[in-house]
Amino acid sequence: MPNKTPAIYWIRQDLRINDNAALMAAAKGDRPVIPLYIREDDLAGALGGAQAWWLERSLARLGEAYDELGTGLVLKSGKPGTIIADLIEETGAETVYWNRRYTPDGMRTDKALKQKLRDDGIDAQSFAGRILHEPSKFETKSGGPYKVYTPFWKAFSADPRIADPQDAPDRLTAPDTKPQSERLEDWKLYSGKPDWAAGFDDIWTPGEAAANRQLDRFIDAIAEHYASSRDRPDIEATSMLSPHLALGEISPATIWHRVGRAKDLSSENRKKFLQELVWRDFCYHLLFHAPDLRTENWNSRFDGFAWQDNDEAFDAWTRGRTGYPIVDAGMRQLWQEGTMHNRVRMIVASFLIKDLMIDWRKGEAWFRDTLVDADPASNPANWQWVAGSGADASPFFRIFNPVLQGNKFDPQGDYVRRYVPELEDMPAKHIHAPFDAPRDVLDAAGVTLGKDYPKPLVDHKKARNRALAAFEKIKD
DNA sequence: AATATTTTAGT
DNA sequence: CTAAAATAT
Repeated sequence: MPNKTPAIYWIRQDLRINDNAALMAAAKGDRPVIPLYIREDDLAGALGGAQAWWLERSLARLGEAYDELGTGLVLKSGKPGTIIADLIEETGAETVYWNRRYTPDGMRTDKALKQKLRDDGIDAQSFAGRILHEPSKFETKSGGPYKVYTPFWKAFSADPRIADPQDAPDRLTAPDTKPQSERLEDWKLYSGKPDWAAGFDDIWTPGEAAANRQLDRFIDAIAEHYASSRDRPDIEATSMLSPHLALGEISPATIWHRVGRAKDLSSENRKKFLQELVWRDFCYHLLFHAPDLRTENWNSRFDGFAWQDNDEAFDAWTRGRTGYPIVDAGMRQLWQEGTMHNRVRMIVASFLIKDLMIDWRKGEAWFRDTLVDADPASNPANWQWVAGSGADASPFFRIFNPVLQGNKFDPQGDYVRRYVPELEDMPAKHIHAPFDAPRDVLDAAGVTLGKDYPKPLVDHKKARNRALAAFEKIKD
């Protein structure tokens, strides 16, 4: 029997073997497969620093997985069109498959490439799997995209058929001659200084195996308290799956089904978590219908908002030196660990946007660069949500009070103490507002404001009134 | 996915 | 008088 021509499986943000439609289609009938990852020139800058750290490690794990499956992984740098055309020439491949992505740049690249390959007689196909349902699937009765989450969830739940995850292949057939691969070590994806990301290793293990272990851990020990504890940054109460999802180390369908069928999980906890998972789909739905979501206000009323340029304040925010402990703890967690608890993300975002009146785009860019789970849909959609310019947004006048939020969600101050060690000895009663603590309490804790820990950058009450006044000017 | 302030109810 | 509820932002 003559050897079949190989299929190229182009890997993007789907760094997994399991539940991978493009890979399975490529390998069908023992066809030889060339798993190809391209470091794309055109998308330079799209990858943040923290995610580059993750990608470097995840690609190493993926390379091992493909070695075990028998094909290895081919790494190339450049334009996808050129790389793939060269590879077709070199290997005689007649098939190129990939899993879809939904960023405007990515979709443009993929659409043009698919057309060109098909014109050349190549079987080029794309597959679903990054999100639960295609972003174009849902529309309101009046024919447009959903603008509010609850109706989106209802439409989503009305037809909850999500295909069961496909198992990983046991083995793959390698092409007769393996194409040359660049060396991952030579890419030096993570170029941060030695001090940054040192703490990432303490809490993160990139790769598909770790993603699945984390899902097990969530289902076994965390999910049963999800609804009541998910807002508590001082407790291990969230799934921590977002960076794995961001690079596709686990599919949302896998999470959907494993949580959906988990034993001994109350319907409240199950539903609450699955709703959060579907928020991710909602963000992709929004991005699909508003491709400029990252740069333009979803609600154009905000185009006239009087954002303040204040580099000094922005710098203090990024470094966790605002003088508001819950804000500073969050920003320092972000820097040290490449993540931040969801509740605290809302608090720090509210502080930047409303207390400092700095444009949400600056915050979005900072998160994109420092979060290991930075996602092209969720990140801008949620920043706009906090700003009030986004879909189903928090009204602008919903201004978080960082002291009340701290007292409510970090009642013992443990979260603050973990990331703001200079407040280690502050009692819970005063840890979220050291600027209001009696002198003797500060002395006993060894804290001199303005020396050991910053004085507040702004007075929250005044800042709140200033933001409300600015909002009045763009109202109607 | 909020908070500050005012109003009303409860003792 | 305090606490809960309603209301404005």
